[in-house]
Amino acid sequence: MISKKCKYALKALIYISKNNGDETVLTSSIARDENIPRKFLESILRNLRNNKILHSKRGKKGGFALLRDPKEIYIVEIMRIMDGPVAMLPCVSLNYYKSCEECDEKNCKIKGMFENVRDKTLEILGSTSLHDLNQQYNQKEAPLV
Amino acid sequence: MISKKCKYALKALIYISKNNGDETVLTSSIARDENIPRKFLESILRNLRNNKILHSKRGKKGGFALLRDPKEIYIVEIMRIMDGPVAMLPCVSLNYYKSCEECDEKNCKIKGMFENVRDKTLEILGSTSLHDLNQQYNQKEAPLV
DNA sequence: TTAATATCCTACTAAATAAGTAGGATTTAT
DNA sequence: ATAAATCCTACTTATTTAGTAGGATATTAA
Repeated sequence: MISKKCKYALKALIYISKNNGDETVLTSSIARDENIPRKFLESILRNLRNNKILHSKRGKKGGFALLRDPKEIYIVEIMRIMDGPVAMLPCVSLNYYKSCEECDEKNCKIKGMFENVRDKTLEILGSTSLHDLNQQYNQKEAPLV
Repeated sequence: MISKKCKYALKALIYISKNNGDETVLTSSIARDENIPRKFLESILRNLRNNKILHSKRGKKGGFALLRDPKEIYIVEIMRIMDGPVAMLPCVSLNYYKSCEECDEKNCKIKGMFENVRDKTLEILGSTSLHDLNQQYNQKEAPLV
């Protein structure tokens, strides 16, 4: 399961992508339209800004906007920022590798299967962009990445 | 990430599958060989017994054994018993469905992608058995189930 | 220059989950 | 009878999740 924080982040970014081009988007608009607690959302958006996904403008007429083209922001990047590893085992994570300590990694019987799960998952999350999710989402039979 | 409890369960079941046919397997042997805290493992194995994966024999010469052929025990079943849903969103879970409450499910922009992830994940976890993991694990290009 | 409106920041809290531990009760083989 | 197992309940400790509270700071516009 992804955390609610991560789900809120995805919903907020999709919302911002949709309204992009014009101006910045207000936290309060997103909170209202997507049913996300405002203060909680604030900290999520600030986190995304710290991670170079968003830029922000303070004060009246302030708000948030994407730093990049929504076609080039992939879901996996957001998920890693919000929840950390995508993999199901620490020893199989590409971006947050940790040994399992209690087990002998060379002879681990479950590692291979979870590498396989990771790869299939990343094929999807690593090739789907914010722009894709604002279109009618269609499963790609052979993902580009 | 799966929980350590779940990882321990998988390791223990693989261990039991390997030694199956002969007699029951002791909690203490598994704990020793797989570096799992014994008391914690006890509760895991009892849980698996309550869920009809194992049967147990009490007293001297007791222990645990599989109730079914290891070729017919799929990893997904164990993961659901130990950790609950496999899906990344409650509203996308096949076995633990829950609405997301704050969002309008019909118009949810992220649901489709996570259904896709779920399906790819289940293709693997639902077609890999304990027996498979005791062999050299090889990625199946076109899973049977 | 002042008021309104945003984001920014730190700290706190409450509930749930994870990862066990403790201490025996019960059952079975020898 | 005794040793060796599983069985059972309750407790603990740490971490994570999902927020809330209360302002400080910056910006725009009247």
